[in-house]
Amino acid sequence: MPELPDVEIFRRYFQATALHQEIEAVKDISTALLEGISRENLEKHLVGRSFRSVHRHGKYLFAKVEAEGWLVLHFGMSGFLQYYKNKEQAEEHIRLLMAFCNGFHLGYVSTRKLGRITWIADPKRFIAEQELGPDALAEQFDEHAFRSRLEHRRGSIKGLLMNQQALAGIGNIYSDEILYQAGIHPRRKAAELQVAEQQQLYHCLRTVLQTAIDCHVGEKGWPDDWLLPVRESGQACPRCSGKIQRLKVAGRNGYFCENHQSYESS
DNA sequence: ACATTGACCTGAGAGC
DNA sequence: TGCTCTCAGGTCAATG
Repeated sequence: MPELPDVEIFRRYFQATALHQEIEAVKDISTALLEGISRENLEKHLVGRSFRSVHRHGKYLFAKVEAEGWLVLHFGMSGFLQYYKNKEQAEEHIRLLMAFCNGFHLGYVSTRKLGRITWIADPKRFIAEQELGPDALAEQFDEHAFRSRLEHRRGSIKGLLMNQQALAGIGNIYSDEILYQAGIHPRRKAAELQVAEQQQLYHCLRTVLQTAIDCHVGEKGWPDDWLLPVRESGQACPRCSGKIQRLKVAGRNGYFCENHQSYESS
């Protein structure tokens, strides 16, 4: 689930539900996911306090706790948040549970335990230490900034889009969608794209991510002419007469249209 | 410096 | 039904 659009939705969900409420208790902390902090210390930081704001950078969520520091959540492959009242409603595999004084709970769910939970003093410093690139939807991340990231790269464009140090937020499925809409083959070399292709790619990157967020908010699915609804081998391309194919790129299975994303591109 | 591979976890679905 | 195999929207350490 969690690439930039998903995490942005989690951020809004957190903001709409869990701010400004005193935390009565913290439970079910999975130590396997904790990094740089003990269960006891995390509890101490949270209990009796409340969240003041929530921010996002790439796939990371930062929740500010009054006068204390920041809870950092990363969702791995299978993470999400659940705000609920009654115990019977609780999802399985909650790895961090915060019980508020109003009787509600916020659960951080992660079936596969590939996410992480940490505690930091300053998000800016954390982002620098992790060497994360600019958030893919940040205002400062303009076309020029994007194009400069493509220089001196030896790998594929799909690999670059998924590289969190080059730019933060895009993963396997949204990189497929962006390349699909830009008409660029996932194995093209990042450094060899034509200027017009770079511009087109930047445009698609921004609109795909923003549109995906808007679709989530409207509780609509992805648009019909996107790749994602038919992202499967042998499916008909929604935009041309081609067929969807699977291809291993940068260690992941990617999908593309053999016809309008040919390797010899425009 | 950069890119690729396998390992880390758990569960779902396909095929027999 | 139950077994085995493959795959899953991520990242890190080890390797090329």
